[in-house]
Amino acid sequence: MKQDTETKLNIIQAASKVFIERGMDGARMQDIADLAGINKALLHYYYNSKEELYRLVATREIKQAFAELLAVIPEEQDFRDWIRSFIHNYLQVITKNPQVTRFMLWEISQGGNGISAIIREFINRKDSGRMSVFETIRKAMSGPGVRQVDPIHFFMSLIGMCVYPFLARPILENVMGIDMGTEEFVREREEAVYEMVLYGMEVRNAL
Amino acid sequence: MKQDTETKLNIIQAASKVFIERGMDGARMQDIADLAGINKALLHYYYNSKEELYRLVATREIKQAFAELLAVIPEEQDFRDWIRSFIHNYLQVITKNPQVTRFMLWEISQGGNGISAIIREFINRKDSGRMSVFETIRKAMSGPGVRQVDPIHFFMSLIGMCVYPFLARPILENVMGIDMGTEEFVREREEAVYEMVLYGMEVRNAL
DNA sequence: GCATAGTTTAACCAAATAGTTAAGACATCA
DNA sequence: TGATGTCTTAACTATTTGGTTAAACTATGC
Repeated sequence: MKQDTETKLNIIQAASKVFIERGMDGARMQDIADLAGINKALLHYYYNSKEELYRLVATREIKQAFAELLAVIPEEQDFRDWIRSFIHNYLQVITKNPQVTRFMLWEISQGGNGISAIIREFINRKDSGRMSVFETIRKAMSGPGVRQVDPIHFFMSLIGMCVYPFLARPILENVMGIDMGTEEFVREREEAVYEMVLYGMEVRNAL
Repeated sequence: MKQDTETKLNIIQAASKVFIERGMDGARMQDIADLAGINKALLHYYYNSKEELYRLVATREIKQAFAELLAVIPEEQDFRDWIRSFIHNYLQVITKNPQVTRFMLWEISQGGNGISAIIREFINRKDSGRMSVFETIRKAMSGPGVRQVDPIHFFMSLIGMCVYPFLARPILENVMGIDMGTEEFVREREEAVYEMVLYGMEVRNAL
């Protein structure tokens, strides 16, 4: 007997890729089997239904994504340090697996597969984690020389600036001719977001 | 003979709604017929295949979306006015039809249906439009008291801040318990983005 | 060797869904 | 009035795809 766990992991990985790329409706069990290098019979030997496999994979991916995103929220007390770290870490996570975000935003809007519930469950279970986001923001904001703004809007803006370019990557690349595949772009982006968040567009008066 | 054009328009509108909500793979021809208040036979009487109808609808929606977004790019010469108008207009367009963006980002990543080509074609045809975006940004930036930043990154940041909350709306609403349906939220958001873009987070030194 | 679990093969079934057909109803206009 | 184009009904076909089955092959450990 070979390692069934190996095959199972194999299947999960193949299913992850296919589901994330094409979504629940667009995914084909045959494609998953092919990508895993096995046949449909064995696929169903391990996982009874598409629905089951999807739930498993979606849960796994969402948990991992949120866990990663919460894990990289920095602890720095100084606001500038905190911002810098956050942007850097966040861009790292996104560029490592750029498709997961798009997948999540799409599938959650489809509703039917309880993705919302999966996320809520995870968030609630790790409630400390969510709390700490806004708590950390508020704490970091409390330093000197920082404007007090609504943490929620601040959070939205920050995430939006980091995430959006990679969501819209096909448009920006294919249509507007921007090459986003390079490390240089990510560095540039990090700098641009950092400066925007800190200084905005107005020239600041010299002391 | 009744107005066949009326029925055709009816079909297009129903198809738009269903395709935008569920995507190409998730959409059902029966659902489109039902929503249009007709039967499948008549649906195929006017449009031969799902593929054809999808292409038609997708093209239409994408063109309209881009046209609207280009149309609301303001002409103001003063940077602060320009920014304020842009954010306001952009949020208006998004809130009027929040699903189109998500649909486009998803479908373009699927690639298979030439959506990329549709967008590129539109952008190239209206090339003046695209040019004017960055030209307008550059021009508005040239006013006094404004930092010179890469227009592309600036653009990404601006769009990201406006669009992201509505893309992630299900997560923010269902999971984090934020109510985004109110006009108040949109106003708040407008103000938050404006201030972030202009001032960033640092307290500015008094003159 | 032989029991057992993992795996393949290939054919198959069942359900969902895209697409078709034919007959006729109904209105409009020449 | 009757030709024409719009529309309905309802049954039908074709295709795709999820899911099943049974038989046999393979490797491993006892």
